[in-house]
Amino acid sequence: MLEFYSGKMSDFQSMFDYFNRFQSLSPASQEAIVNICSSVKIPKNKDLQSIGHTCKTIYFVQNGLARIYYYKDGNDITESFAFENSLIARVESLFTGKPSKKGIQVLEDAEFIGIPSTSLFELYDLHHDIERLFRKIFEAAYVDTVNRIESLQFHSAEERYRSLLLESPSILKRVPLKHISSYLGITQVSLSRIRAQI
Amino acid sequence: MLEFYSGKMSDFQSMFDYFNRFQSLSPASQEAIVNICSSVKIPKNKDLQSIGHTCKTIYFVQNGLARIYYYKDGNDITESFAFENSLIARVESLFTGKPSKKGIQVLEDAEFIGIPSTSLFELYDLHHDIERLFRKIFEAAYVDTVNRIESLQFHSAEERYRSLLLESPSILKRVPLKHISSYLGITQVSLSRIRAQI
DNA sequence: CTGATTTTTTAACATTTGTAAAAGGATTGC
DNA sequence: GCAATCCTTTTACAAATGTTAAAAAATCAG
Repeated sequence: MLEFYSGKMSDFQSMFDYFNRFQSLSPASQEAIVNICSSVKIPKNKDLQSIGHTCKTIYFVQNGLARIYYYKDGNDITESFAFENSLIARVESLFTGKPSKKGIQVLEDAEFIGIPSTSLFELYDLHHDIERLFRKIFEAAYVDTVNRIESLQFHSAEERYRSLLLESPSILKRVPLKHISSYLGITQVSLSRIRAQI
Repeated sequence: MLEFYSGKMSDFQSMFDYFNRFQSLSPASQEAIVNICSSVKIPKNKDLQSIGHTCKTIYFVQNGLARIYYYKDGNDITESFAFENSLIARVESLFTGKPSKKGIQVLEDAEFIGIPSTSLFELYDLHHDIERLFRKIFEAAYVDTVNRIESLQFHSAEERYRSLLLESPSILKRVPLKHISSYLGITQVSLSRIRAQI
């Protein structure tokens, strides 16, 4: 049993390192999380979660890269990216229980740890530190989102592009520009013009 | 003591009604919250919280109306509005502990219930249901913010204006258009043009 | 390697939004 | 009530971004 879990724990070490930055967990809580998690490998360009289904799993990106996307008037819009060592979930579905009109697509061959939300929320009753951990994680995500509103509300497209490059210098090498442009709230053509100016 | 708290409870009834929509609270937890809260009355146009200070209080709006604002290149930008029976706080400061570059201004004579965040966070250790309540409140606020990003990312200014009127039909009577325009991410002039077309 | 496909850029033109200034309305304080 | 101030609209012009189409560049599959 020890070996079994120590094996799993080493698979999941990067996730627990990430968790520990928010909230330390008791060994029992860590074990409880390990017991509900599973690994998922998805190749490039495949969907990890498809549009129309209700979000029932939170994923930790072990390596690779994914995006949340949806269609607006037939156009493919990227809502957000998730690089390795971060969480990804369609929260507007996760927290409302309604089907999501968004999907998660893998942009580089990727490995995820899937955390089933129903099981996780049950653990909240048994392990206070797990509820606290995810409270803090989503508070931080909330703050990021508020800051992004500010960016979309009153920064020019060029300012937003420059900021993105500062935040994620590797993004140009890893993500097609068409996804970057919709993430910034502009067209591909417009982004191409901005890049030509710089 | 009973009378004292029942008096306070009736003052705070609207807030607990609001809380109960997210999570029911034990009597002990309700009393604990009442004990840290205080009432604040602020007249129109005054600041409830000023720019530059760290957010240490979450407010419940009992009546009246307020907005979170900041300056970008000397222009006054409205980040959000809070009507009666809702919470308002500068979360990017509340959750990071950093000074906020945003302020809270009262747009109609208003009464607030102030919940000091340090005391509240201490209650999280004593009353699990209080932590759970605020977890759920901020999860819901997070979902609203994600939806607002979608609106800013790919709805036209006219679409955003029409949506706002649907969500808050009374807003035109209660909020100057200059604040509505910056909330929508456009100039006053642009909003005026959109209104002229309709 | 090569043809097919996808991605990115460029061009021309249309539309939206911003900027600055002025005028008209509404509100406020004395 | 009146002057002062603030809010909203209008106008004219400038700048940014969208739309469509086509060409160029990069990537992919066999």
